[in-house]
Amino acid sequence: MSEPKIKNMEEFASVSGISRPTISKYFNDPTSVRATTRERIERALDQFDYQPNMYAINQNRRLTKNIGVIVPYLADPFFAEMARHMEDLVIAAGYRPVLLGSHGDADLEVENLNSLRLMKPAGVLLAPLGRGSDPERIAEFSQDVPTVLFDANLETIGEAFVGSNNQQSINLIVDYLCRTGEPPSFFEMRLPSNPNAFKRRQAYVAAMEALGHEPQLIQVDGDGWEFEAIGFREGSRVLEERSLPTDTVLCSNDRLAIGFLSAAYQKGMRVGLGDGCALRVAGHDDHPFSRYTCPTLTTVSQDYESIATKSAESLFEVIESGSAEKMREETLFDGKLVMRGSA
Amino acid sequence: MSEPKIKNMEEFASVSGISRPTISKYFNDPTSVRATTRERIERALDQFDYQPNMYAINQNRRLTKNIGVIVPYLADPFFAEMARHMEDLVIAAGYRPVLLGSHGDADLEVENLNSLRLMKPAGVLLAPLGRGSDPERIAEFSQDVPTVLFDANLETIGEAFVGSNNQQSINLIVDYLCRTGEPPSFFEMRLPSNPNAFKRRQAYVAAMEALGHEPQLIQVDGDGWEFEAIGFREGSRVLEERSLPTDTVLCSNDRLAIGFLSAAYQKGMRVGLGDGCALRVAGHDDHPFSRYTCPTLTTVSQDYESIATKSAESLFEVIESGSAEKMREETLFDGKLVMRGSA
DNA sequence: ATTTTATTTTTACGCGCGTAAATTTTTAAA
DNA sequence: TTTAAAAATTTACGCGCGTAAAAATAAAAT
Repeated sequence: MSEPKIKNMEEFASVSGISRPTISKYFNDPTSVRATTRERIERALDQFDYQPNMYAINQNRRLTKNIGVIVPYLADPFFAEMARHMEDLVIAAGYRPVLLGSHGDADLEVENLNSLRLMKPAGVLLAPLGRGSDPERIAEFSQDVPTVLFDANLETIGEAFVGSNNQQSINLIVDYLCRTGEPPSFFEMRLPSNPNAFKRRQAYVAAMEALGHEPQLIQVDGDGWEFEAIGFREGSRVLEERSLPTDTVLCSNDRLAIGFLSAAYQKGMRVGLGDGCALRVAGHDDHPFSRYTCPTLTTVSQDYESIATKSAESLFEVIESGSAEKMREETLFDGKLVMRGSA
Repeated sequence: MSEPKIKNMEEFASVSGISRPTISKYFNDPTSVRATTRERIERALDQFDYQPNMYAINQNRRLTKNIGVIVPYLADPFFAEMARHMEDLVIAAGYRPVLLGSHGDADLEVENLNSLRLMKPAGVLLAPLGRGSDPERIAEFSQDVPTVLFDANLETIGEAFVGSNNQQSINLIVDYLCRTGEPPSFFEMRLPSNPNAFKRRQAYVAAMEALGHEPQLIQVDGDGWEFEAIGFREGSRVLEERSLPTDTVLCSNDRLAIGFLSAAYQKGMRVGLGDGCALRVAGHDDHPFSRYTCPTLTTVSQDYESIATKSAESLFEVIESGSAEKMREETLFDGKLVMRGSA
């Protein structure tokens, strides 16, 4: 790491005493050269620090070692954590992650796809916005670039989808809530941006009916990705109106629940499952903040580690098998009940 | 956007009836060609969709139009929001943002810098980890690449620093707390990762002394970036031990306060400034979640919009003026008192 | 030691674009 | 219209690397 600056592979070849094509081979796959030459190269490498020009490398490649990771909303810690996980996996597999957030904006989502395309990525891990996403553009993109969807499914798009088994997880928590108190009503946005919300609604209705209860949907207005604000505002409203059909509320996701809990607190309502509690509130996702709400939030965890791992592995498979493959695979991971203080 | 695929600039030149060098000029600066030719090019452009190969473009450039945005911890919504803002500004200025998170890891921070260097970025907006950062590597990097630091200052490194005026903001909230009740003690980590924390501690001590009160530091153990967890754990501990010197606690940042509030809630302590409240808790930053805590968190806002804007503009200036410039500039923005329920 | 096989070297070309210099064309000014 | 200035075209080279083909060398097998 000293000496004169090496400016290109030619120069590094001469100072290391190895021919340029061999050096080139080495950088594309260190194991593809004889062990003794590999050592010589590596010895030269920490004597002269040289790194190939990434632009020159990629100019003539049909695809690069880049893998795009696109999430709908980076300011949501759930997606931030997911992205973090995926980045690690991508690096471990020898690729370079390129992180992009869509900020809840469909146009930006498409732009992200476009700017990724210019990078000739080996593949993309995409969590689409859901409703609002432009399915045609995404489908188009996924035909050129190996794409694995996660979190939000867009039917038929991409090589695979990995997400949560909303059916199972909602069933789990509805069952739990019914066993331990009044059957829950379901608090959600009327037009959720996320397709999981639809699945959860259906699952809720089915679960309630299976248990012989009447489903009670509380569908509130609200747009965008500021779920806490919506949960707070609309939670405040329904609590003021005393229009809740039961004392138990299952929120479609934790961020709504966080807002709802805040509203309940401000209304002076004691939330929880003990005596003297007026309300039970549950969520879904096991959001990083859900263990610090007041009371702590009972919820169902999404197995985001498994989702991240499976997504990444699916993508690597597709990439390494040369993309033309079998059927589109959908993998759903079960959630786990997280019993905390709120229900 | 139809017809045959154009594969390079040569081909696009011929189908558009313009010479390749002119096309090249156009892409580097559309205003640098005559209006009539610009129109012809643009007409061809939406007839034949062609986008120059970014690798070929950048191969021979000493620097690209890329601007790195590095934050210490993307799963912290504060940094996520900041990054989002900066991305917008970077795009608006005609550059391409490259977002990198260091996940609280100094090695990763250095790696991020290294991988950025390969991209030959025009500049970097860097929020360093703080303590734990490798100042030498960062200094080295900042000598090659125009770098503006934000949030956390590393003295003498980079072309500029933009952050919060902790002196002013802490003064503000200490003053407020003293006016409305008992003087606060200061709850913080013994070895905070963030240099702002040191500034805030000093500012707290100075403010208290100026008001004739004795500063009371509550320095707790804890490492890493899981501030809520630390605030909760150590908050629970001090509340159990009843070792709080006053009924008012100023936390070094909102994330600690969020954990602390959660601890207080679980201990059954009523937090707030009304009668019947056993405790007042305040934070610092106006973290996105602070308006949904129970009670809502009284805090001082960081002017993150101004910080983002000023950081970006400083960087653009340095870049466009050819980097060799005047003195290193430090800009601090004042915070605003955000009076909510907790104090 | 000889043959076979696996690597490396030599040589050479191409990728897509930036860009410089000389020339021609277009536009604006006189 | 003529002249001067601005812009576009033609021509040509270089960037740093991938990579193919043929020749040379080294390692492994006989």
